[in-house]
Amino acid sequence: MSIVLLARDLGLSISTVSRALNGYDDVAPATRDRIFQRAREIGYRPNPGARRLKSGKTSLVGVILPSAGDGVRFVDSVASSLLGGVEAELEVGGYSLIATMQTRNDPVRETALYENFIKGGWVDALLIVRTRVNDPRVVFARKAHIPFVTYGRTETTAPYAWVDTDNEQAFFLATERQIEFGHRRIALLNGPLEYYFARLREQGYANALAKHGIALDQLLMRNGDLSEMSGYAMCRSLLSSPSPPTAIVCATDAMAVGALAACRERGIEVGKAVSIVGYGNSSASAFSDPPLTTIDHAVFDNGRHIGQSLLRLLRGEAKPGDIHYLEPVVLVPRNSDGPRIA
Amino acid sequence: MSIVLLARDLGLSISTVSRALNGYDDVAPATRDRIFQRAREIGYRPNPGARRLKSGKTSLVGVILPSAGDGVRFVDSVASSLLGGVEAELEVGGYSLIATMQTRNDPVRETALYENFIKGGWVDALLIVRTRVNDPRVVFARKAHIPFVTYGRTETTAPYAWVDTDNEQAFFLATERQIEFGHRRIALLNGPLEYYFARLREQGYANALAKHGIALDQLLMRNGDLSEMSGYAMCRSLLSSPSPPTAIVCATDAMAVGALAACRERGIEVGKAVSIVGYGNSSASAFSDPPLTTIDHAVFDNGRHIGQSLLRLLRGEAKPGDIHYLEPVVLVPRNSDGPRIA
DNA sequence: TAGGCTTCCAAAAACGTTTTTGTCAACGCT
DNA sequence: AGCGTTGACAAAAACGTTTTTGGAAGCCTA
Repeated sequence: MSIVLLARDLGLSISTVSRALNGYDDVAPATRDRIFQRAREIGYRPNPGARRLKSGKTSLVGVILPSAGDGVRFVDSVASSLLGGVEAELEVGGYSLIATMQTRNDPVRETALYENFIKGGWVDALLIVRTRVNDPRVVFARKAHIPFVTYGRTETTAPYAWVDTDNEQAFFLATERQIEFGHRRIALLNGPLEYYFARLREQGYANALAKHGIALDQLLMRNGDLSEMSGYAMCRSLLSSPSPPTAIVCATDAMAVGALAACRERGIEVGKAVSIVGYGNSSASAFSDPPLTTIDHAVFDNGRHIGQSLLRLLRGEAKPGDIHYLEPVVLVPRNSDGPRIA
Repeated sequence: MSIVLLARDLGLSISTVSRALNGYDDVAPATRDRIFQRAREIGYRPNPGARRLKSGKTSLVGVILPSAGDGVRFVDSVASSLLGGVEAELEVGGYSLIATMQTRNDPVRETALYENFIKGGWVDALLIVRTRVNDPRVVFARKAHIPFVTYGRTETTAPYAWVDTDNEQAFFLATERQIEFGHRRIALLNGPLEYYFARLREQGYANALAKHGIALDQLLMRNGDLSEMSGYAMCRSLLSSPSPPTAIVCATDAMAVGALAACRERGIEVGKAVSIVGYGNSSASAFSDPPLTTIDHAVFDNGRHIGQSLLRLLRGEAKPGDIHYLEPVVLVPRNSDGPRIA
């Protein structure tokens, strides 16, 4: 009833008001201004349901957060900054970001959730986070012909839009640094290989070793969830193995903090007897004992790139295959790693 | 076009199909089943826009996450579990939780955001988190006559639905424990007093001191954001004051971790020379050096209570004034605190 | 001055539901 | 036998937009 009230109030037709409000140019500047002013005064805001019903557009981009119940949390770690960045960019394009949670980590429920989200017409575009090596969500989104961008890559030959941080480079850097410190037995505390980022990190790690002629040792490569507890447990196991590593690169700062605790428990001096590096440059990493050498990646910036990409896709300014952005990383040296003691 | 297709396919009228699907009882069980079955086969799902336009209901509960850009993060700390709990309950009631981010911490933009969310008809109910002592959002939501529940309380005489953890009790416990350890100069590293939880924590702290006849010392009560850095800085300042505290209770585990770092820097042995307790029982708290004595509060459970309350409100089963839930807390003792050394 | 272009605005038809109001038969009751 | 009730379904009117179609002035050119 609202736009008709406004139109009546102005002595104009509904269509004129609508077209003015939607920025069409076939309405005289004078009346356009008059309409805008009155709309503001009267507090008119278009009914989203009606607009959506008619136009099929929601002005919403959606993200489904894989969160509670999943050992590998997403929300806790990077979501805040990432989504902040996305939202900041989307906002200028007139879109909003809405998130919903995925309570269970059950594949069939996941598919149902995405199907509902997409087919139900809740959103105009999608952000897919925490991509897996084989990710049913991206094949689904592609099939549904809904614009989407992923945060993280996936294994497919089909074109799709992604932005990612350079996980491979990150772990190449971290590992090579250990090698240059003289370490040869370098362990990798990684996330589940089901996630593509874990693959890439393993790749970077392997590349550094290969470059320096060090053989890969499967016993030094462990996978767990990304938590402190996991880092603690794996480090503990590593330390009590027949030939323990002298250096450890970790998939998250949280794991590294766990590893620190394990070393402490064993009375091993981190930064001397064993060299540890984390990933993420979390706020906690600067305050651990010793402060963590880690990898900084610009999450907020990643979010902004995602937002921009989404906008370009939505406006048809780019094709999915054109959008690839790899964010560089930088190693921040602190005190948890150091030269190998002979 | 979809329900008409379905109706045509079944040789029934649109209204019958609609009523069957919506669970009205004026359709024969046999045809009802037939309709449901065919709907499933055909993959019919009601257009949310149309449904919403007609009925005015969205089946959505909204929450606006105060996140990036704000020094006092919310998403990072508790959101994951809390929202998970909310979502889990809401789901059984046929509602979904959608979240949107508040990018800037600007009061006027905040009001605009909430106004849009509510007046725009995006959601049927609201969850308001991180309540402030004087919170414009709850007065706004009340005025708009939209069902809502807050996580955390606020200062008002008007009835409203809230669930909260017992912040006051938590800090009473933590503080009294220090007193029983023989400490007299106990510092409080608190959050901004603008937030109600900070007030309550201060209250609990003060109550414990009062109970044991210890005078409040304003110099021992500091406020900062909830980060490690903040805890570090405040602890540092405290330690170099003329008469430093022998115990410190912190508003978050992150702050406590920062405080730990400050003590380490000074060569002060935590758990002996100075007694520190955190709050939140974060996953990191068990792996710090020393492991943190902290307060555990059941965030997921809080979320469930919120979800249930929302549902009751939405169904008209309860009035806002009837819904109050205070979650008890429990102190988890570890090694960062201990008896005062003489 | 007639014809054709613009410029500005209006009428009206959707979009896919929900809901109100009926209709029509069958049934039970007095 | 007549009458109200009930049970199962249908017709049609909204809900508030957007968009297509079109029309009336006003202006320019030949």
